[in-house]
Amino acid sequence: MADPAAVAKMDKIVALCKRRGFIFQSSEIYGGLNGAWDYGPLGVELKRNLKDYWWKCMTQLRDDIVGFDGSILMNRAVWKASGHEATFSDPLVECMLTQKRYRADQIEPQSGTVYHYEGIILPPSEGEQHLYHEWAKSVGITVKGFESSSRPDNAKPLLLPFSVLVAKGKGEAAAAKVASQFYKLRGYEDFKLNLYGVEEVENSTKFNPENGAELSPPRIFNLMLKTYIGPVQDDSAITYLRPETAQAMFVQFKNVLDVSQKKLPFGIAQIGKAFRNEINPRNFTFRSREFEQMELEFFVKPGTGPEWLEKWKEERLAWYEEVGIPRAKIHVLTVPDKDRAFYSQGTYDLEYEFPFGVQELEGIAHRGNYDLKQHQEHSGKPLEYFDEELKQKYLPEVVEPSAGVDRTVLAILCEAYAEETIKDEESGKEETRVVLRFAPRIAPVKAAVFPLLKNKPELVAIAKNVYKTLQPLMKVFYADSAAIGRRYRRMDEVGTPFGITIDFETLEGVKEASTSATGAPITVGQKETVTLRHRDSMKQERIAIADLPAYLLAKTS
RNA sequence: GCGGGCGUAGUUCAAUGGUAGAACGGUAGCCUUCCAAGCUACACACGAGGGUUCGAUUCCCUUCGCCCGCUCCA
Repeated sequence: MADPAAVAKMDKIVALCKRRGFIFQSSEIYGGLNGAWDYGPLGVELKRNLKDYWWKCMTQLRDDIVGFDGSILMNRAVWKASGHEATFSDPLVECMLTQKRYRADQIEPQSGTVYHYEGIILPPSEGEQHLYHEWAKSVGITVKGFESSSRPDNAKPLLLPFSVLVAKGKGEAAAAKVASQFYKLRGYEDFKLNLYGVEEVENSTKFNPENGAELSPPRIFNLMLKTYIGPVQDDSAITYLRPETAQAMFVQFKNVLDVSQKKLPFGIAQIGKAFRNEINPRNFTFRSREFEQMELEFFVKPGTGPEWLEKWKEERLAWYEEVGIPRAKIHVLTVPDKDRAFYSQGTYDLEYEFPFGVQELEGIAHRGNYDLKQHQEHSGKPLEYFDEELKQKYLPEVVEPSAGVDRTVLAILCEAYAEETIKDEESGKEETRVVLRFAPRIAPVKAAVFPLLKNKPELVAIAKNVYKTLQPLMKVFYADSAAIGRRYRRMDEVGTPFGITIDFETLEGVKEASTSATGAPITVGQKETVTLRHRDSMKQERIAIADLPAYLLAKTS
């Protein structure tokens, strides 16, 4: 995120989220917890609307998908079978010279000559040289004369081993150059290198292909959060907080199939928390250690995975459009073979243009029959599907659209956030309007109801009535404090699509004929109408109170 | 995990080795006939812990968190 404007925008979104109650830092009064976030009153409505809409699209509007809610804790054997325990970890190595990190399994093997240095010898000060000769003798090396006698106080000879690989026949000079850099980077300027060994190696992955410098031993970062079940915290009690919701659906595939009266292709949908011990949570809620997933496991006949992968890609792209993320802002990445998970036979990543970069919202993977096969083998229980038409048993293939809830919420916030410069026509003064242009169906609050003036009881009474009428139908908000303009702007800032104002024309009848928001005519003198104010355009029109429920329901569902 | 930067109110910004201020925002009241008006009052901050000091928000250390880069990303 090198772009300062993008950083500024992100900062504003984070500040708005806190100020208006969308998202708070977890454990804030105790200094926070890296990678964990809480959703406040508005955030939870937004997130719930998003999840509800996904759930509805998956399980209600389709005949071929059923819902599911698996436990977060599962038998450890699940994670052994799925491969997570063995492979959900990254062995990382670090270049000793540049301190850059690499995946250990991605280091190209090197052949050549390795020069082993044991350390460096600092020039002693006058009168201390004999001490250094003694030290050198004790470690079995020879110290020759020093050109310079300047050295920092407190400096000691350094026994810091470092090895360098150079191409065969290239000679020590090249190695010494790299080693010198290594020691210089640690603050030692005037020294002699102590070479204590030379060896030839073949296909070694212990050296950085870029500069020949030694790499640190691989360190394993297990991305699953380990926990213990029961009172005794020994190895037999270990399990993990699930790193993805998918496995419960594979493990229960047979049970769900048996009770659902479904034939292939059919899917199991689940929304739930998952946990990953991310090395480096970053970018607000984007990379968190605790997060929520919306996952679909769609089981299909063998050989039909590729076509379903395409279908689901299109299906999901259309869905994002419906929650306010335009197709143009989503990048479809066809994950290349080398980057794909080992079980995957094809993966699309749907990525959104966040202010901090283009990042993944959802992965759609053709997982083959890997998962069912693993669980069938490890559990010893048959998980095959009996195909009535073909009269044969087989393990279905699965296509998995797996979306991040929190990431999608964040994308929606980023996409909705807008600042407008408004010019006041009377005074000519310019001001900034902040507005969240949420798609109405996911907006946390659908409409706000206002009496134009608080100190006119007749307006307040009707406003409260309208509020109570709408309340059972949708999330509405009532406010009577402050000037009407200020109330509108507050609603803009949290993305409420409609403002409803009860004014004097509600009581006395309208002064000018107009067309209602519903398209019906509004005649002069007509009572029981209100001002309907639109968030995005700030335009106002009249609508009969009686028409409000149907109108708003149609516009916000 | 490494390197760099930064932590004073919700936000933006002051000041200070000795009582922490403002603006905007917030709450309440008054007023107000449609886009952050006005008046009055109120609430809210030195991220945490330790050290130095008679006294630390200020100096030092540690830690936590945030931002940027690297790295990583089922």
